[in-house]
Amino acid sequence: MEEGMSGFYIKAAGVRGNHGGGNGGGGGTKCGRWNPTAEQVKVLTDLFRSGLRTPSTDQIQKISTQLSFYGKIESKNVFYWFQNHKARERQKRRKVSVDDQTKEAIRSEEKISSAKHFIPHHVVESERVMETLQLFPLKSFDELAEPEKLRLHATECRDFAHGFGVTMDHPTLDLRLSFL
Amino acid sequence: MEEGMSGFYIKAAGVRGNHGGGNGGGGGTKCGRWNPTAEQVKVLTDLFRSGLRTPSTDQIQKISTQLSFYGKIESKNVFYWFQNHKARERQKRRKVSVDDQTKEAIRSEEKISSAKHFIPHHVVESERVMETLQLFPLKSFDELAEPEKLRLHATECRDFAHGFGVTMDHPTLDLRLSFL
DNA sequence: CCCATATGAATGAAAG
DNA sequence: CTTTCATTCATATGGG
Repeated sequence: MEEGMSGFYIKAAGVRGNHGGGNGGGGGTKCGRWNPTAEQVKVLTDLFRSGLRTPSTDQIQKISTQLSFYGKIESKNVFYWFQNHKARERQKRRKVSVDDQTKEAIRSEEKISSAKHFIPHHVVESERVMETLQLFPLKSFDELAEPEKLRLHATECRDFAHGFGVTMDHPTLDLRLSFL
Repeated sequence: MEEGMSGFYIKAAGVRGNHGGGNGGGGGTKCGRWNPTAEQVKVLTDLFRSGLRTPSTDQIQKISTQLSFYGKIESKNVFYWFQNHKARERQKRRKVSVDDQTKEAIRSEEKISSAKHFIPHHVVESERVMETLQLFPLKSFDELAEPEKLRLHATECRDFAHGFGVTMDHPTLDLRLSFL
């Protein structure tokens, strides 16, 4: 895929009650969130239609600058717009593809054949990790990078961590870094 | 926006969007992805603020164990949290500076007035709380009236003049990718 | 006034 | 580490 640097920033205001942003060229919309004008949406849509899907930081800046003429806008708005637009288009499309797959999947076991790769460095998440890894000594556990050690795909939803009656006194939120 | 406002909707996994992958409505525990509790986020944020950016496997384990008291959590969650937090902190800052320039650039040619570089460490995290905390590194964080939701609804609301009387000969929406 | 929907914003997870 | 994907939260807006 094209290399597109993106990134967003979030600039917390901290305090609200700050409005007055002129969305839409002088409106009085609240500053809670960006409210694109018709013109802005048109340009963005046009760009999207032209094939732009993941604008680089540089492009985002330019677009933002241009669109700022029509009203208040920030880089992150452009970034988010493309992210959402792309994601939602795909999302919609995905819903559609479920039609014939559903019928098929439910009745047959085909669903399980989702080409599950038997990755060597499977890794688990904590205690029993060692055991598994020892069977695949590609590297010693200590040498693996975090992601490799910790990566785990299908996480099971067991509430195992704290369900066993540990009579420990509640941390009282006071432990903090004491355990490090 | 509602940071200090009423209620806390907590994480309340809701009963929706529960991807039923593999199991037909079995179980009541939602387990799509980790949904950190306010306490967990608080601790993690505290650790991050204290300077921890890339915890070692060992530390991840410890942190995970401690946080498990507040709710289900796995090591990888902690790992990802730090990765994302660090990355976003960086991107955020990068964009912010760019955004500032953008406004200026609109009217000025290309005022590359350098700006904030080498920002110490006082990241623009989010809330005004940061300032206070900085004065007390590693101490007193529990005093904060932490809102249940730690969502930093950023979006600063400063409104800069948009109606700068430029001869409104609107771009006619004809710019398109010409500026890219 | 409440509900349904569209979409901006955020972030966990993961790929590169 | 950087960039992208998927899912979710929250809010603006229009209809009933």
